[in-house]
Amino acid sequence: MTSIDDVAKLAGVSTATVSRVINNKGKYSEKTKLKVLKAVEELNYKPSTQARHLAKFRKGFNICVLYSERIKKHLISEKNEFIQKSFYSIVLKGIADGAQENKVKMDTLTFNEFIKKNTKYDGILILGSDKIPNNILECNIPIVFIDNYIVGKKTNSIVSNGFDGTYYTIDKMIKRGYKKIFHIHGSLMFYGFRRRFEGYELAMKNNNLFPITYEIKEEEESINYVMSMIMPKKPEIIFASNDSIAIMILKYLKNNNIKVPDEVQLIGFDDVIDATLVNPPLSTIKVFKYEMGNVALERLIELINGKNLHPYVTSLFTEFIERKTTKGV
Amino acid sequence: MTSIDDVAKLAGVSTATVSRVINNKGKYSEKTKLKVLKAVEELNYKPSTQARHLAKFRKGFNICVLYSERIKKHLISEKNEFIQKSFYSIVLKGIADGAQENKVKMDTLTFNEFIKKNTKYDGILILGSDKIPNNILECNIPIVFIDNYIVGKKTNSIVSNGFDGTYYTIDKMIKRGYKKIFHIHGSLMFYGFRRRFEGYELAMKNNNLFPITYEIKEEEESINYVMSMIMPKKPEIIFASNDSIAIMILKYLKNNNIKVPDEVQLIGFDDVIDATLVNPPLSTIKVFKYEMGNVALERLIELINGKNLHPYVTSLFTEFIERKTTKGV
DNA sequence: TTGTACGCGTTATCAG
DNA sequence: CTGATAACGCGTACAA
Repeated sequence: MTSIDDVAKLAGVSTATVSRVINNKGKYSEKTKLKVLKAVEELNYKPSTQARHLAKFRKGFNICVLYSERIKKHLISEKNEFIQKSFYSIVLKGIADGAQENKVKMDTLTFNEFIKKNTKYDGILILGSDKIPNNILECNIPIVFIDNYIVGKKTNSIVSNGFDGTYYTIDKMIKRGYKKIFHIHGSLMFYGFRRRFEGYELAMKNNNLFPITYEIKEEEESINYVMSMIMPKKPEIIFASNDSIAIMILKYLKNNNIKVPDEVQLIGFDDVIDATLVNPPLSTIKVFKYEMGNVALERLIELINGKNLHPYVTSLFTEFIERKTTKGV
Repeated sequence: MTSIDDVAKLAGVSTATVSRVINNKGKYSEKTKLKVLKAVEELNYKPSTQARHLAKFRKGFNICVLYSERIKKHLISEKNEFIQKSFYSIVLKGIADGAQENKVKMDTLTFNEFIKKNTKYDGILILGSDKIPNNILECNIPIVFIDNYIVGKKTNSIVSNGFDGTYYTIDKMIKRGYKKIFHIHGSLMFYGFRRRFEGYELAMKNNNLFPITYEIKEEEESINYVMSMIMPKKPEIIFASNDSIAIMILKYLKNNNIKVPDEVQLIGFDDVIDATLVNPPLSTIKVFKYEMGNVALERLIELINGKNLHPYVTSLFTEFIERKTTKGV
């Protein structure tokens, strides 16, 4: 392992100068630059990102978290309530905690606020899958996307592994002996919904069952309409794309005097706080929102420190949380 | 940001003692333990993994890379050749380079060798998707899987993003005006093949084209058989699950005097060295094998240092490399 | 059982 | 333009 000292010695300069050349900061002559680069080459020197982080640490970092107007409204509307309950507020907590540990100063802004503000940041975190203005994407600093992954763009993204969680859960239900498992889903244009769909589909197929799926708009009207079509077919289990849809389904079932889980079982996805508050409490597949925020921040710091620059998607594993809308074992 | 010093001060002990309690190492009285834990709690202290790494660094780590007999044979057979050319040897290089930078001592063993040897390691890297003996999976140290992801097991895995690369490439071909794009694939039991399949399928569907797919065994006989069925249908482009299959297809086409890319175009996946050596050189989707090894090692070190323990899959983006089996723009 | 002091590799600061 | 040196936070020999 070769350190900056080795390079300095070989080049006949101080470590400070080596650092300056490597990071292209401060002043140095062309001559020393060449000496240093030659030594770097010769020793195959790669700076330690850990040590670099520690050294930079003193100054701290400045990042900002960006989201759409829609999400902002969502977050503000919670401020008055005692529990911060939305998906995004938990993600934000994960980011904020990580920021505190890493001496990161963090602003939270909407896309438009950011564009107007024009401050310099070391990196950006983008929250959610709403449309992002192009001039944000084109700014030349590290960006990490949370719960958003656009196929064909090579972005650093943190998402939940909906495929795996769904496959695992549906397979578990089939192993309990159920066969008539239906899937009600939102638009498959969204990566998240599509992965859950695919997990459901594969679990069914691998067990020689035929997948039965219905697309809905995420509104009560649409859901009620589809439910009225579905129920005569006597599903044993309904799996919904997310908790919000599942909860609207639950409402429909109650309004129609259909007993859950006795007559039909119900499974959601996300594990939002509401899932515990409805009656009966919703069985669901938990997304690790806090960890999502945390990991996103860590990834952003990596990028700021120049580590693992090749872009990749990080998919956090989910977990089936069994409450009272399924029958248990 | 609260450091070990703050905790030490509040608890009225030295930093050494705090460290001992936190890491459960060395001796300390129950009384001091309580004092320390209370201070930790109160200050919400979380040790910096970066600093921890730097401190542990002096001792270095011991890890080992495990693979099947099959892969070992593969690797050994290359030893005599001048170019280390296989997929796995490049991954290994990525691991080895990372290991050197991080003062990690690294053994490479087959599963059986490992089981016999019974040495203590700080962590394990498992290479490839061959079957892994259970007693390895059950050993209680951090494991990172490379190019292997078993649905339903919550493992830390590094894979290539076959879905994205395939979607992007097929979409590109369709935008060039081609419609008759066929996919020849290996067993969809393998996660990697399935993701490529899904990327192909979605790209076709989103462009209102009908996906046409054929499953083969990865042997010439099977491929020749399927090819003889396919060619009368006049495909414009054939996309294969990987380069090895693509190269066998290319051989078939040559043997049958079918001109590539004039009469039919061909795309592989992986970008192994052979892809550049065949005639004409193969257009393919590149997997970043070196980065895969590198990222895997970094992830393992994270786990050893107790950082980001929630398991996740890391999917590295791929890239379309256009050579001579496609017609270019 | 506990504390002191140093080292890990890097960068920022300040003096020259 | 360059060098010396003090941090950054943690773990651990060694001393007490």
